[in-house]
Amino acid sequence: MTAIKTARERARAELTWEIKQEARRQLAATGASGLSLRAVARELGMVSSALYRYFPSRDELLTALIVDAYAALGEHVEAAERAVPPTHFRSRLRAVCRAVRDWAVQHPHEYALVYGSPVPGYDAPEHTVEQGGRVPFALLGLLRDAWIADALDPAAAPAPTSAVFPAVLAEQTAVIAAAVEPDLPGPLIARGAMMWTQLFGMVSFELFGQLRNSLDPADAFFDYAVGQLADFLRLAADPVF
Amino acid sequence: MTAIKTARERARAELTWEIKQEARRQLAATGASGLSLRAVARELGMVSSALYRYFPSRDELLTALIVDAYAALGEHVEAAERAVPPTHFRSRLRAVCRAVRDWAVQHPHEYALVYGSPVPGYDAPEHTVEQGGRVPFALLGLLRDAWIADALDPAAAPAPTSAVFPAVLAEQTAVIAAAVEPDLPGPLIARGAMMWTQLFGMVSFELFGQLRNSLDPADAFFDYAVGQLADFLRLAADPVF
DNA sequence: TGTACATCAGTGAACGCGCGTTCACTGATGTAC
DNA sequence: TGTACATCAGTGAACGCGCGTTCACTGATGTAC
Repeated sequence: MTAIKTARERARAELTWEIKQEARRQLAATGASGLSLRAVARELGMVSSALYRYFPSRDELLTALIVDAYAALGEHVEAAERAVPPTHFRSRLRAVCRAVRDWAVQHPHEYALVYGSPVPGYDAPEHTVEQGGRVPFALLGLLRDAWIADALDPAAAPAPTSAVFPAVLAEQTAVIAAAVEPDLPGPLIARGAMMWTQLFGMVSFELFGQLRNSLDPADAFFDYAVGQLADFLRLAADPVF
Repeated sequence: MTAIKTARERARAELTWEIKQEARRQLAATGASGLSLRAVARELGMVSSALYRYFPSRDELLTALIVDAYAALGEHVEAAERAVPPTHFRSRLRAVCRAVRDWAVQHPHEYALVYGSPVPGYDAPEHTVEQGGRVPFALLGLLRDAWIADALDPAAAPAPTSAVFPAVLAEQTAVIAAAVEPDLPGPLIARGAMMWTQLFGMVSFELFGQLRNSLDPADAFFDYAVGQLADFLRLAADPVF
């Protein structure tokens, strides 16, 4: 109950961490569905049944890895955003997008674990969602701030020829808006969602090999695309100084 | 050598197809890395070693499934595009995008096989790429036709505040252009690639569960996004008649 | 058209392997008095 | 501060299972003369 942990508690925390660390290491070689408790235990010099003192089953270990991955990505993205003046909206967008990509490139197997095809027979419990929402939440926050600062020019106006905003989408975006800033216009949120899918679409294509033989070192494409996304949002230029 | 096949040849073709069909069925339950030759054989009432008369290894079977999936998706998309007047560029774009999504929704496990996280320890041989290029090729063809027909308004002009077109990207897009229409401007191709990543980003998020609790029945969002993509490309409206 | 030989499909046993999970156990660490 | 008991970590054997691939084989189908 005190902050000073007993030896047992410290050992437990450390080993829990080491098990996850070793499991992460093995994800690279085997993928999520090939992750083996026995192999993890072996590498740690333990007997396989000992792991059951730390995780009640293989699925629980997977869940922990998923939550950790979402949290690490969220952390990385939020830190990158914090390093930029909050009113420099284009820089913020760039920071967020690059942070997602950088983290993904540095942790490709954890990225695949959460954004790749779902592991068959494994259903991520609801509480993984909380951490999973951090990146879309960052994008939404950026949108909200830009909207409040009137840095969307002309604010959220739909592009010339686009169709009317469908009712179903209006409802869905209203629910999302309620969680951030109720007045945020639906079309703006829909565009935010497009940014979100665009961002992860690019990263996934890069990591999963779809860009091979075409845009493969994808740095230039990625940065250019992020600029285009800012234009697509009609985001005002950053203040100069 | 003649068109009339011997009984052996017919039996062989049929069984090859049945093996793949059963393997596809099992992908749903197990995912690519869990696909088991023994299980396939069992379900077909054969002994597992018999499969080796048809596929020299598990990886070869996987490769066949991947090539088939790419081909089926390509076929589906091209057919949908053919059903639309070629000069109705917005309709064509909509047809292509919807065809991708429809096929993916109807064949989620084959979609995951080719667009999900790569199967660890499996390297797709080069010849899978040929079929994999059909969708991006369709998008490029659409872009080329629209560009030649001067239906991009103003043709390929970069949006107001966007940065200069980076040299690396110019080289990469030039290589792509060379395969379709050498004069096609780089920025246009880059936007085409964004469309491409956006399209598959949305479909993957929908299928892999990232839209749960937000945009989940994604029909409205998807259609709206496709309209926005057409705007993003500054694609002229379809002729009315 | 008939026969001899070559090709091929499918069998069944075996090799060698790895897996998740349970369970009764030993010995160390922590806690209450 | 010391002792008695409870909690916990880790062991090692076992259960029951599935896997990909090889190999010598039998019997059917195809081909050349």
